[in-house]
Amino acid sequence: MFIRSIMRRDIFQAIADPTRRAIIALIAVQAMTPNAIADNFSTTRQAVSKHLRILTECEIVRQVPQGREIYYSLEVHKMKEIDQWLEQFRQIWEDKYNQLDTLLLTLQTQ
Amino acid sequence: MFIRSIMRRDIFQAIADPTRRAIIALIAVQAMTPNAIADNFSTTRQAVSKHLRILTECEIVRQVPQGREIYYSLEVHKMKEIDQWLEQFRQIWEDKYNQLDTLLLTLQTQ
DNA sequence: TAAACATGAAACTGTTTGGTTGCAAATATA
DNA sequence: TATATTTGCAACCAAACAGTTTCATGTTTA
Repeated sequence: MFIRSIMRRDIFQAIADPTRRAIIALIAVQAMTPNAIADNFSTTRQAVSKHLRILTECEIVRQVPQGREIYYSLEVHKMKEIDQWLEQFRQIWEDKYNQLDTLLLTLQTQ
Repeated sequence: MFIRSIMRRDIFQAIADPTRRAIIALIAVQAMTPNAIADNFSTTRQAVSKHLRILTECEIVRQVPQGREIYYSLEVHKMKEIDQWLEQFRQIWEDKYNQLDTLLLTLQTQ
């Protein structure tokens, strides 16, 4: 049986896919339409559309309809959530004492 | 046909799973054995073992056999890869001019 | 040496994922 | 108004994933 039956749709899931990471990098520079985005990949426009839907659900991108086109832009502040998660490790990798070896510390304690 | 037939096993895939993120956070503090790690979760020891295998393949964790036990510790420097990927966005979210709106810039250009 | 313990691997199961094709709705243009 | 364009959605498919149970291997310890 599957315990995790709820759909996992967070920022970490969003950036797990390489195509989605590329899309994020693309629209970070400037807002783009789905067609324009799809031109940069070898997959179909519909596949890109599905990626955009996931990114929208995660609130990483924002839609702005402009006539029959829809401009997608990046909600940059969402990227900060990853940064915040990294914070706990940043302390460790910048701390020379801990960097010496978490493992040695563990073994010595025993 | 499936284009991505190769197994995707990078740092982004590794941190996509919430259990794996929890494992990473656990052993960041101090090295632990699979049993000790599994005690912190409601899943089976074997499931945790599979997660540890994935983390090992991504070279995020290091194994140090100690008798019949195996201590797993975090390769903190691997976390920096995420940090490096974030770098391109950090510029944007810290730049007030761009923060004003990538979208507006796009629309004005047209 | 025999029993207990720690661990990984193999086989299997159901869900999610990323992709495809086809279609419907809405907007722009001839 | 008829046609082309832009887009999202539904249905379907194969691969990957997260989990389980069972088992084999190696290491302590009684």
